Amino acid sequence: MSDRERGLTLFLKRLTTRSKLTAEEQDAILALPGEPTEILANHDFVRMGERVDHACLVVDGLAARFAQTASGERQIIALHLPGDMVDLHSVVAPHTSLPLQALSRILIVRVPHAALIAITDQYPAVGRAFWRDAIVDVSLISQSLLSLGRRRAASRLAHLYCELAVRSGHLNRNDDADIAQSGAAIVPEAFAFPATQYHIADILGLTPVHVNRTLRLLREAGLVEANDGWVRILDWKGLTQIAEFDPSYLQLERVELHARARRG
Amino acid sequence: MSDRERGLTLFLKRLTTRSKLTAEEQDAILALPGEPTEILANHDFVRMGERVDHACLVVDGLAARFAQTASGERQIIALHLPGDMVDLHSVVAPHTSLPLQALSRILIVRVPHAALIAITDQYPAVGRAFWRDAIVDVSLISQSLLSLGRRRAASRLAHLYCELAVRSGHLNRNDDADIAQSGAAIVPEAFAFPATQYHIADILGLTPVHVNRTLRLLREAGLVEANDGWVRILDWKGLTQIAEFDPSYLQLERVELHARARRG
DNA sequence: CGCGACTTTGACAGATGTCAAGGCTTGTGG
DNA sequence: CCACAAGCCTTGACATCTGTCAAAGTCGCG
Repeated sequence: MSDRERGLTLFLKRLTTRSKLTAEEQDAILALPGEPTEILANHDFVRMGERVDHACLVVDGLAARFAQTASGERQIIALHLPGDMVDLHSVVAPHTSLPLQALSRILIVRVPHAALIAITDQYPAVGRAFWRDAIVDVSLISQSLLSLGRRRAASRLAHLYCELAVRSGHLNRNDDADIAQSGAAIVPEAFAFPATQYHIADILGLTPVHVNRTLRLLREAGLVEANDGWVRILDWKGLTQIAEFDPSYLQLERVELHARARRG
Repeated sequence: MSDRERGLTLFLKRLTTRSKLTAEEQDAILALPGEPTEILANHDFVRMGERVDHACLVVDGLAARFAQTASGERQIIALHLPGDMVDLHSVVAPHTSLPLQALSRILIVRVPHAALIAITDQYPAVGRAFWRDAIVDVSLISQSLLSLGRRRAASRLAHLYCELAVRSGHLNRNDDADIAQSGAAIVPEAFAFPATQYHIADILGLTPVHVNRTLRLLREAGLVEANDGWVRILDWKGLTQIAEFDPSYLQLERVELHARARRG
């Protein structure tokens, strides 16, 4: 399977989690054109003010959108995992107002705007699926705002790990049937998160030093371990309690349904 | 002029700031149906999880979208001034994930989803204008995230006032020609902001006590005065410096152009 | 007049930032 | 194979910012 196909498959999986699409619509998405590109860690791949004619789909690695104050302090606005179409909105607002950077070495596929416009023109349901997806992104950002405004460091960090666990766990499972059969945990014990403590500081609005202290706190409480680009969750319940984590904002209703079904 | 017409006129003004619309498209927007409703201060008008069949257009007063932690702490995610269509996205995601509340007594117009779908079906340019507008909302939220993550209290508060000054100043002027002729300041000396210090605390991720202290700081520095629901800007330059305010994220290009023209 | 909502202030506590230093890994070049 | 540098992680001591608690002041309104 080519990198392009792999990326589009992940993207399609993400879309169909929240929107119903016919086989024809799904095929059209998988047939989208796009050029794979590799980006080194800590390199911008869309710059401030740049005019783009394509949207970027993350296939491998970790990407981020960020903002900066005039004095150069950085705040990461959104994290993008494999399967995320990072700047779908550039179709309608081609002048980027927030730059995009690779946090680890990443692989992206650049999908031309023209193709995205064409597919939404032909299949309105695909357009609505795109829109719905964009709304989820806003929902994630809103939760970050809640975290930065109203949670302490430990709670912020725990919440970040909870969100990532669900987001990547959701992505890694093969399909719904698999889960229903195996009863495998939706939340994985461990997931890849190739960010440095500097990156985490930029996500949480903290300093790297304090991220380090907070990380130690969670580790010593036996909740979570993080090293070498991986996060291992040792006590999911404890972690969600500190985080006050409620996954409903991720709008993964179908997954929720399955979870309920297994319980019942 | 009816309340409905007044609201739609403000909404149209907002849209045409960023998108070109033909006379026919503009007329279609002004002809949108909608039922005016008055909401008392501190009352929710869209509740968590509620399924809605209309979008809310703010005509008068101040509204906010907010999020809450499990322990009940509140964070305001977005402020909505007159002319804002608050939950356009509900068209595609009718289950509200973030409640809406009136901060002051407000007047809204409820526009049925059906009418919004119809107008975007008939006029694709209107649909793109809606989309572009939604992107600006995300841009505002992103700046809030930057503020909460990377600015101190004084800077946050100053930034809030700067943003509101531009947003309401932009709205209050009659039209571009007026400004070009009169050379009136785009930033008004004073603007209405009927929020209590408790509300401001919920916006900035601070406590009401600290908002009060910070407000005094700005007042004693001769930058800004706030009381009785009004904000008076005494030193715009000083305020923007403390805030590190750069209005480009508001994406008011046309206003920018005029400003440049007057300078040149 | 008294109540309620909001604002203002002070004293103190707790959380986070700042500064500085050292340790650990990894890759590079001699 | 070793020396070294660069990037990242870890830690301690201290400074600063913001939160907490408590009380009093102001204002409009019934």
